[in-house]
Amino acid sequence: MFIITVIPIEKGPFGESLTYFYPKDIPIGYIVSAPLRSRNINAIVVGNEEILNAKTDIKNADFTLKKITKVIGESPFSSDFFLTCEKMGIYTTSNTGSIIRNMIPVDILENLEEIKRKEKIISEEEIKDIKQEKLIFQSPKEDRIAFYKTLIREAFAKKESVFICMPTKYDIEIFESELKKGIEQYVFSFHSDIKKKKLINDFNKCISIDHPILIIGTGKFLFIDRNDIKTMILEHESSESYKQFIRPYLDIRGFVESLSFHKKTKLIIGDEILRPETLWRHEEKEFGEISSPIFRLPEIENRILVDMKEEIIDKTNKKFAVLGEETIKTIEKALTSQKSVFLFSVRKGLAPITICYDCGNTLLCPSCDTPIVLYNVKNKENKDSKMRIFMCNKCGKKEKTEIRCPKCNSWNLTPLGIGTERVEEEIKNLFPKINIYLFDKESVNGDKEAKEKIEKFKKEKSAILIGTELVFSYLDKKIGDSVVVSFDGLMSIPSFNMTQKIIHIIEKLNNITENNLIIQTRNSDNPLLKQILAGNVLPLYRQEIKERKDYNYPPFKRLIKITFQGTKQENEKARSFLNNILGGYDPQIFSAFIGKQKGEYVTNTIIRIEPKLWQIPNTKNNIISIHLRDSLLKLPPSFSINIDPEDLL
DNA sequence: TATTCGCATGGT
DNA sequence: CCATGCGAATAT
Repeated sequence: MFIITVIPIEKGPFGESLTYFYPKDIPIGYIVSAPLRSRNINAIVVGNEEILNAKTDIKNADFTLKKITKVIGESPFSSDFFLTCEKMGIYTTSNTGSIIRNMIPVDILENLEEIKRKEKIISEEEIKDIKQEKLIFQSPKEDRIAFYKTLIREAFAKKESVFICMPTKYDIEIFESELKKGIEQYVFSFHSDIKKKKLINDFNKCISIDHPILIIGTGKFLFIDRNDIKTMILEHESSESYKQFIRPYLDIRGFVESLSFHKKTKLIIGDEILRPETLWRHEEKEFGEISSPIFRLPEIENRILVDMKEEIIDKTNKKFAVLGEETIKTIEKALTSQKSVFLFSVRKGLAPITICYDCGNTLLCPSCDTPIVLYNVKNKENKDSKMRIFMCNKCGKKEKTEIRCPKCNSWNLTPLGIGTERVEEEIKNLFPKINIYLFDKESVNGDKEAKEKIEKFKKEKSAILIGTELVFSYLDKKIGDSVVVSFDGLMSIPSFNMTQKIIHIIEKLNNITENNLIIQTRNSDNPLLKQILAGNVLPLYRQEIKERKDYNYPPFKRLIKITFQGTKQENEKARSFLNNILGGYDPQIFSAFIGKQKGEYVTNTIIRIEPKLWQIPNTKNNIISIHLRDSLLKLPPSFSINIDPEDLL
């Protein structure tokens, strides 16, 4: 008789492990099916112990042991992967099982019988305690691709495989088409769009092929077990898609770093512009480099600053000019020479912010203190006419336009900052004959439609594209001119990541622009603008680092965000509870406001701790403050805990 | 009639 | 990003 300890790998509020019995031994790492409540769950064996006097021992146990229903087979992943999941479970204050579940696609987990296991390659090298090589690689995409090509060729020559981790399937498509030339049969790409049948097929092929291979995949495929992988590349490192936005708020980047440590592979972290925290770690000598990081924007003909303060404001209609004179002239020129123009706007809607003309107050959503956005929506009663309403981007609350300034009671409100629809209005007036493509979440429905729309736009000799950041995920072709309609709008992104976000937007615009990049602003004194015009983003990075240091943001402090949602009374209770449990960590209750549903309040709590006390599992004995972790684990599941949140709200 | 596909939706 | 669910399409 054997006592088998297992970790469930299905979702649900299970603890770390469960105990069962089985007449025979089951090796650690095996997947089994075991009864839990009224059904059977899959679980991974983490402990097995033979008991000689089975009957008495089981009788003496506090609970009755149930029998493992079925042994499914060997786990599809390596012990390195398991160890990484274990450590990431601790890091994210969740547990091993939910990380495993999170890091393996359901189509694999539900078809464990169908998928093959890698035969253990005999030459299992003795584990040397050499220092793992970690390198950053900040340079333009073309350079990175060229370097990776060489790297892959060299790896193949050494009979080694390479794994490139990507944030989205879009990134995979781009790199795959470039990297597979000449080695098609050894390149495997995996992402969520691959259908079950093909997925299982490809997986089995990729695991059994003897020749070294290149795997390009999203985080969900890091479990693939080939012990000839000696290089892992974390590409497009700055992508927000790496951070999961559901519990346990796992960051794939941290997982890759940890996994590459446990697998003892080389790690290359690549992007056009890396995250400030990563560049900082490089400065602190934690990372080496492929080549010294490039902070110069790609060469284009001109970068032009258009000072909108100089532009005429129609005082009678209380309208600000959307496009400056120079901007209009430049667009005209581009259109006559058969080029296309892209107008970039930060947010959807007519105007991202509305200010009071008398007291300068910015209108905020009464529920959640976010700037309210003016929209042009279809009138329900009369389908052809349109009406204007205010809507909050965060909580979706709608409001009539006939409101007064809550501070000074003035009617003198002016929409400021320009949304895509407002730009469209203006362009229609100025260039009535030209084809306009509106491209944001509101006007494009889904991936397919987005692709079609961009294809159509690309075929045009000369057209105008108006869009948000969404454009960057689809447009790969260079166009004539680009315009940042409102740089000030960019500056109002409410996040400690703001400067970084601006760097990325500017960098992406430079990448797709051939001739002129126009930046419109009402605040031309901003010193960062001069640097951007000169094509240098290093000062922006320096500024970002300085601000983060001054205001205690990462990488100088590690942030932990705790969110509670419920009724007003529950929130009050939650707050005192938090103070009780986490009082010693100086918790900052950041906001408490009405959420989407009526009567739903949210309490966000931020704690900042020394990064040394909560380390990414990238060393043998990484430190996680036991006291803090225990405190956090005392919080019931109604509190969600986000380690390294992207923002504070 | 069972299994797969395509799209919309939402995230214990 | 990925899972889930539902109606439609397709194979059996």
